[in-house]
Amino acid sequence: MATIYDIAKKAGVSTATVSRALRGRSEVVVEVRERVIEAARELGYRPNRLAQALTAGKTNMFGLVMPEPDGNPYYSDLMEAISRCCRQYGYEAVIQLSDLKTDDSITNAATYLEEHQVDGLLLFAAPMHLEHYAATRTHDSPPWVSIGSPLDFLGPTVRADEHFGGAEVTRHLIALGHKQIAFMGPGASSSKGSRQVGYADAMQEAGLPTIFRGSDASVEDARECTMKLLADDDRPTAIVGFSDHTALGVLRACHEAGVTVPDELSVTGFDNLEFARYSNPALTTVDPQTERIACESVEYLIGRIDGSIEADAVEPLTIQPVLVERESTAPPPGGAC
Amino acid sequence: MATIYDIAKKAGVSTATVSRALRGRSEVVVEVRERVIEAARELGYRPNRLAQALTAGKTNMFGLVMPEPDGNPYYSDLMEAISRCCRQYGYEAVIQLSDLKTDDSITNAATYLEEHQVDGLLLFAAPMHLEHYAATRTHDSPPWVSIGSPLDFLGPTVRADEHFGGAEVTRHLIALGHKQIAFMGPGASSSKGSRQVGYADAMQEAGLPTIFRGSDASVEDARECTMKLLADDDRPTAIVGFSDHTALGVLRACHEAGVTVPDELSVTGFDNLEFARYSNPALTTVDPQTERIACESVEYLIGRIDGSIEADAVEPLTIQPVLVERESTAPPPGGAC
DNA sequence: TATTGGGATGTAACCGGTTACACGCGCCCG
DNA sequence: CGGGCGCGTGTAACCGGTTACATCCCAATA
Repeated sequence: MATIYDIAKKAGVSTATVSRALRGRSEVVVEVRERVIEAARELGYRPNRLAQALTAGKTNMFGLVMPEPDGNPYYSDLMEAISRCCRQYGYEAVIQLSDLKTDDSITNAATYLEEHQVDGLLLFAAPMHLEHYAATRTHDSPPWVSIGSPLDFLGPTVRADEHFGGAEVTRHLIALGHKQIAFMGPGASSSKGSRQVGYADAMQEAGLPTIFRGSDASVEDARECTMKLLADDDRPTAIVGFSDHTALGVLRACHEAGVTVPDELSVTGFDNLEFARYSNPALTTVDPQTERIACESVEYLIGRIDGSIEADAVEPLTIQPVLVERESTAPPPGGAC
Repeated sequence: MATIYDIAKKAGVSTATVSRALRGRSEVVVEVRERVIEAARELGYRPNRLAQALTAGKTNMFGLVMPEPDGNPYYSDLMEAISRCCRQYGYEAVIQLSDLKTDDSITNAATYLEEHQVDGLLLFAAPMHLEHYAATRTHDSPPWVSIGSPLDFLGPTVRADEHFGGAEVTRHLIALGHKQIAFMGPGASSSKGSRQVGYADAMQEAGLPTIFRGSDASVEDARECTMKLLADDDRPTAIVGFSDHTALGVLRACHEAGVTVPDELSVTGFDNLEFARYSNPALTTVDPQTERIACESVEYLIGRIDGSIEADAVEPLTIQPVLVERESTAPPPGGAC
C-alpha cells in the first residue's frame, strides 16, 4: 500500500505537509495541497486507520458484545439499531458475538475489543456476566454500558422496563378474563426487574397462581413444554411467552395439537419482531423500544467520553416498553368466568 | 493503560525482553520471564492490538460487508456462521452493515474495512455492487470473496446454486400437479443463476407460463401483492416465495383472505430460517447451506493468504442447496387436473 | 535598514509494540 | 591461555501516521 512517504516523495514535500494537506489544515498553501492530493489519488492512497488511531489514541469505534443470535432475530434488530445510532455520532460499531457458556465469556469478548482500543463498550448480557466483567475492570478501562439487562444490576445500564412489560401483558390477559395464565420460557431468573417477575407480580396482584414452564429461550423447548401443558386436564387459558421467539414455539405447539389461538388459548410474546406482525395469528406482544435503548446507550457513552457524564452516575436509564395488541389474545373460552 | 515500557521499568529489563517474554520466545531465561509476566499481571497490562498489527502487518481480522438485516433473520444466520468459522481459523469477523442505496455503498463499506487493514473481505451484495467494487480494486487490495451472489458474477464467489434451488422447489410443485404457479418477490433480476430464473426455467421445461409478482423482498410487499393475486378469478394454486421472509407475507395474506394453506394454495420459501420450521403451516423451503457457504468462503480467503490459491483462480464455488419439504405444499385443490 | 511577526514548511519525537543486529559473558576446545 | 561459539539481553530502527517545535522567508513596521 502507498503511504504518506510515497506521497511525500512524489509531491516533493515532507510527510508533515502531506499529513496536513490531507487533513485539510489551513496552513498548507493551495498549490501544494492540490499537488499532494493529486499524488495521493494517483497512488491510490488509503490511510492506515491503525496508525492514525495509534497516534490519536482514539479509534472512533464502539464495541458491541452480544450473544450468538442462534436463530433469534431480535439480535439483528439490536445490532442494526446500535450500528445505525453509532454512525450518527461518527462512530462505527464493532460487533463481537459471544457464547454464554462460562461466567467470563462476556469478559473475554470485551477484553478483546478493549485490546482493539475501542472507545466504549456496549454489553448485552446476563447479570452474572456483567458482574464478572465489572469486577475485572480498572479505572483506565473505556466507558461501558449494559443494554437491556432486565434487572437491578448495579452499573451503567439502559434497559427496557421488562418488569413493567411483563406485568402489562399479564394484566392485559387478566383484563380479558383469564385466570389460568402460564409463563413459558426461562423462569428461574431471580432478578427483580425481569419479565418473569413482572408476570408473577401481576398475577399475585390479581390473586392468581403463577405457572412457570420451560427451561430456556429456545423455540423447540417452548414447543415441547407447550405440548405437555396442553395435554393437561385443566390447562391454562393463556400463555405468556418469554419472547416472540418463545411464542413461536407455543403457537407451533397449538397448531400441532389442534388448539385454536386465540379462541381456545391466548398467547403473547415479547420483543415485537417483524414476524410477530405477520404470524398467524398476529402476535400480541411488547415492544421494548429497541431503537430508543440503542440511542440512549450510545449517547451515554458519548457523554462519558466528552466528560458530560460522570463515571459514577450509575442511575440506570429505563425505557417504558409498549404493549402491542394484535390477534393472539381474546377472552378465555366460555367467556370470562 | 500500562505499556511494555511500564513493565520493562518495573521488571528492570528492556522492552525487547518484555516483548520476548510475553510472546513466549525461548531466548528469555525462565527467571526473567516470570518476573516480566508477574509485572505485567500486577500492572493489568493489555497488549495494544493496534500497535501489534501495525508492526506485524496483519490484523487477523476478516471484514464482512452485508446489508442491514431490516427484520430478515437470514442475515444473522449468515453473520453467525461466518463469525464462527473465522474463529476456527484464528480470525475474527468484523461486520460492517451497509445500506444498498447507491452503487458504491458496498465499496465504501469495504474501503472502510480495508483502511482498518483487515486481512480479507467477505462481501454479501448484489452483482452491481460487486462490479463496482471489483473495478475499484488494485493489486494491493486484500483478498476478497463474494458470498451468495446468485449469478454469473465474474470474480471469486462462493454461493448457493440458487438457480437449482429455485428450479427444484418449482419442480416439486409441478410434481404435485400444480400448473399455475406464481413467483412472489423481486422478479426483475436478469442474472442467469438466480432463483427467479430457476423458477422460470423449470416452468418453461414443463411448458407452463410464468407469473411474476412483487417488487422487493419485504414482507409487506409480499403480503399486499398476494392479497391482490388471491382476489383474481383464476388465481394460481401455488406461490413460490423469493425467500422465507417473503413467504411469511404470503402466508399472512392467505390468513387474512381466509385461504387455507396448503389445501387451497401451496406456498414455498427459500433460506430455511428457524421460523420456517415453526410457522403454521411449517414452510416447505430450500436450505441454502449457509454454514457450508460460510466455511468455504473463509477457507478461500485463508488459501489466498497462505498462497495456496492464486488470485486469478476465479472458478466460482457452488454449493448445492437442498429442498426441505414440510407442510405448506400439497396437490392443488380438485386434485392434479 | 534593522526588527518584528507570522505564515509555510521541514525535522524529529512520539503512539506501542516487534525484531535485526550488536554486544557481553561464560564455556569449551585447541 | 586465547579464540570461537552460543546464549541472553539491550539498542535502535521500524510499522504509518500526527504534531510540537525549529526554521526559513518575506512583508510590514519603526
